[in-house]
Order: sequence, then C-alpha cells, then structure tokens
Amino acid sequence: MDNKAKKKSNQGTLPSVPLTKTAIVTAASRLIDQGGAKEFSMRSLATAMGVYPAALYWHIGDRSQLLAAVGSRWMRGVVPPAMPDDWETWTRELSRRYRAACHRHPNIARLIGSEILNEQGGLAIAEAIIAHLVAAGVPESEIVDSYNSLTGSVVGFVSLELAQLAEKDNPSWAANTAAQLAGLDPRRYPNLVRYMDRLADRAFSLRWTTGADKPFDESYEYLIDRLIDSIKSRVIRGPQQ
Amino acid sequence: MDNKAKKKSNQGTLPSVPLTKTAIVTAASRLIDQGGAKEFSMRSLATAMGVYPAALYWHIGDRSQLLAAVGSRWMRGVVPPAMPDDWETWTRELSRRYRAACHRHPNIARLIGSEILNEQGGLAIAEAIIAHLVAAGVPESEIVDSYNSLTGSVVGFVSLELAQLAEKDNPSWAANTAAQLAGLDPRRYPNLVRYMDRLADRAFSLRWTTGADKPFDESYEYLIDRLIDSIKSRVIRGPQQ
DNA sequence: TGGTATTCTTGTACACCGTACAAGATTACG
DNA sequence: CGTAATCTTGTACGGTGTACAAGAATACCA
Repeated sequence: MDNKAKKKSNQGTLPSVPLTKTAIVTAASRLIDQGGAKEFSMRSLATAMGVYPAALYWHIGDRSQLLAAVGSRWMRGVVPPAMPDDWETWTRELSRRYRAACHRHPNIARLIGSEILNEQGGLAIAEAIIAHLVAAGVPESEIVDSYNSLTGSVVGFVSLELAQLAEKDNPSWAANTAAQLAGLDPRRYPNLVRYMDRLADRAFSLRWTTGADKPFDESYEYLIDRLIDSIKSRVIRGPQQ
Repeated sequence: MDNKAKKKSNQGTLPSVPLTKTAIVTAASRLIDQGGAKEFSMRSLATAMGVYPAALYWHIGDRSQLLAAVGSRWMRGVVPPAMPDDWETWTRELSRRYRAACHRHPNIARLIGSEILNEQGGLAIAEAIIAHLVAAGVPESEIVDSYNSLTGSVVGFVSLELAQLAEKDNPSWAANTAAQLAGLDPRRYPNLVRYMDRLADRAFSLRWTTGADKPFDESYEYLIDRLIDSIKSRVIRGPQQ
C-alpha cells in the first residue's frame, strides 16, 4: 500500500538497481554486514532494493541459497598465499588471511560453521593446505588429522571469537558481567581473581565484548604457533610411538 | 479451536505437566534434541506441553532466555575431572568430557558459540583450567593465551565438527558431493585426488556427513595432543625467545 | 471460614517472517 | 511485428515471536 506508490512511480522504467543475481548478493552482503544475519530478511532486502520479495526468489531461490551465495562470495575473498614459501610461513600466512577476512565481515563470517559450509572455494584451499603438509614431510597416516586439526581449530577459534555474546542488545548486561567478574569470591575462584586483570574481557567465558570489537590477536598467534610448533617437531623427531 | 477441547477437558484440574521452569526447560531440551533448534518454536513447545504459548513466557521470558536456560542446564552436564592428576591428563580428560557432552546432545551443543555463550557453569571450569595451567608452570604472561587457545580450539573444533551441513534435508546432495569429490581433476587437485580415500567424508570441507554421524575421533585426539605437546615442551624449554 | 491478593493460564491480537503462485509487464528474437 | 522468453508484480497462506487484557486457580490472612 504505502510503498506501492514508490513502485508505481517506477512503472515503465528500469528498477532502481538492475536486479541481477550478483546485485542481489551484493545488497544482501551489505545488509548483513550492517545489521547481522538476524535482522536480515528477504523482505527487508526486497524493500531495500525497491522490489517485491518474490522477484528475489526468481533470481536466487530461497533464503538459504541466498545465504550460501553470500558466503561463497565472501569465501572467494580468502586467497591462499601464492608464494612458494616453506610450510610454516605459508600456513601462518593463510591463517592470518582467513582470520582477517572474518574480521572484515564479522556478520557474514558468523554464518560459516553454522549455516553455510563446504563452499566451492574450499576445495582449492584444501588442496593447497594438504599439498603443503605433504611437502613439509607429514606422514601419510597423519595428513587427515593434521589437516582437520589445523582447519578445525583455526576456523573454530575465529567463529568463537566473533560469536555474538548473549544479550548484546541489553546495555546493562556488559556492566553486570564486568561487575560480577570483578567481585568474584577469592575462595571459590582464587586463580580467576588473581589473574583477573589479565583475563577480564580478554578470555572466552570471561568477556562481555565480541571479538569484532576486542580481537584476540595474541591468543590467535599463540594457537597457530603451538600447532605449527608441535606438527613441525613431530615431523623432525618422527611420531616417536 | 481444535485443541480448545483438550484444554477444556483439563479445566479445573492440574495441567498435564505442572509447568514449572525446570519442566519447561526439560521439555524444550527434548524437543531440540529431537528436531534441532531450527524446527523448535515456542508454539510447538506449548502444544507439546498442552498449554498456550503465553504461559511459557510467564515462566521463562522470551525465546532467547529459554535457549539460554537450555544451554545452561546442558553445560552443567560438563563436569571437570576432580582427581588431582597432572595437568596433561587432566586437560585431556576435560577435553574428552566436553566433546562427549556435545555428542550426547548435538542439537543443543550447536547453540554454543552461536546463540548462547558465557554461561554460569563456565566460571568454575575456567577457574579449574587456569589453576591447572598455573600448576603446570605456564608463565603468567602466557596464561591468557594458552587458556584461549585450548578452550577456543577445543570448543571451536567440536562446533565445526557438529555443524549442520548445507542442505542436509536434500538427500541427493550427499550423493552429488561424493560424486564431485570422486571425480576431481587430478591436474588441479593432485593431492586431494591422491589421498581422497583417506579424506572423503572424513575431513572438513570434504565431507557430506555431520560429525554427529561420522565423528572425528582421531583428529580430535591429534589436536589435543598437539596443543598439550607444544605447551608442555614450552614449559620445559622455556619461551626460548 | 471467607475474602482478598498473588500466582498462573487463557484467549486473542499484532506485526513480522519465508515463500508459493497466477497474472501481468517487459524484453529479446526471429 | 508477433511470438516466446524473461522478469516483476500483487496477493495470499501458514508460520513465527510475543504483548496484553481477562479470567481461573491458589495461597494467605482476618
């Protein structure tokens, strides 16, 4: 009714945006970027593009297919390093690039691991990771496990880092959490109390800010270091059991 | 209308289930266990309990609070080992228990890291983890990073392992994915092709079955081993830079 | 014991959502 | 120029979360 007027004024002319599949994905990405995947809806996207919702369905199918397309486009932004470096620096660089892409678009990255997964671009990256593992000397029997460990912990860590904290909309929740952590009983939580200045809002389960606002840079580097360190030394020393 | 008859037959008697907060959480947990958090709705829960939806709101508040309560109850099922073992075996055992709890209720565990987080029970576990890290000799400056690395990669790995694959309802999707992986071009994906018998349906981005049905047992153990190995050797040798 | 206050439930309503579908408008093409 | 393919419009259906007034059941106190 109210927006029919706007539509009618466009009657006979091209829609405000040509409405191709890529245009829809672009608009959807921007909407998700701004408001998160929760606020995002087919209808809000349609009105944002000045179009009826059913028009979108003709181009991209249903909502899940649209989200898959958004995730796929985002995933293409993660390009594995091309330089023929050694395994260690290559892996480190890929991990950094993946996390950087996630932090560039946290609301889109949040879809990974929950709604979308297994995207097309994943194949090329998987090939590259395994190629480097093999080249590094990881034995055949450990390729699957080392690949899963690396990808699983890296992707999982970043997902968790960027996860939406409960009741983020409630502004008093942050203050309450902070106050609760500041007033912990030293009898029950001696170590938490002791290291609270280091831990508060800087550790999982002990924070009230999302990783998008307070990134876990050092912890991420530490994790990558540990994994690379252990896999490397295992290659040198051998499985030793 | 149709179910009003059922209600009216209960008129003057106690409702079929006493409808307390814990009863609601129990029923909700069972519903999510069976059908996943996506199918779950306030209304389906209400009809399952033979009650009007608004009755639930009076007891537990809105949907997100209910999910938080479900997650909180589930989290209480993760009990850290009480035995005074050394850091290594204690950490290994806690990791196993956490993952076992997730596999016991995959649909509930899927909420962790996305919707709910930061639950009450997390404090006691965090205290225990840090206590053991300190006791193991991890230097003060690395406590936060090692804690975040351990918890982040463990929780993240399991989340990813149990993540809902795209289009799980579409039965032909699994066959398509399998066929696509079986027919990869050896020029573009030499290593994937070479190790495909090990990788297919057993590695992230290369599978068509959820971890709930095909668990990543060995890879998880491998990941824990690598983290413990590297942190341990770092404690022994010192930070060495 | 009777009445008032609290506790809980009902019934209804609102605004939103995803999406199916027929009917039109527009465009491309022979 | 007319037919066919391409796209868009309207509209409708069933579902969702949740607010809210009205009512029923219960507890408690005179």
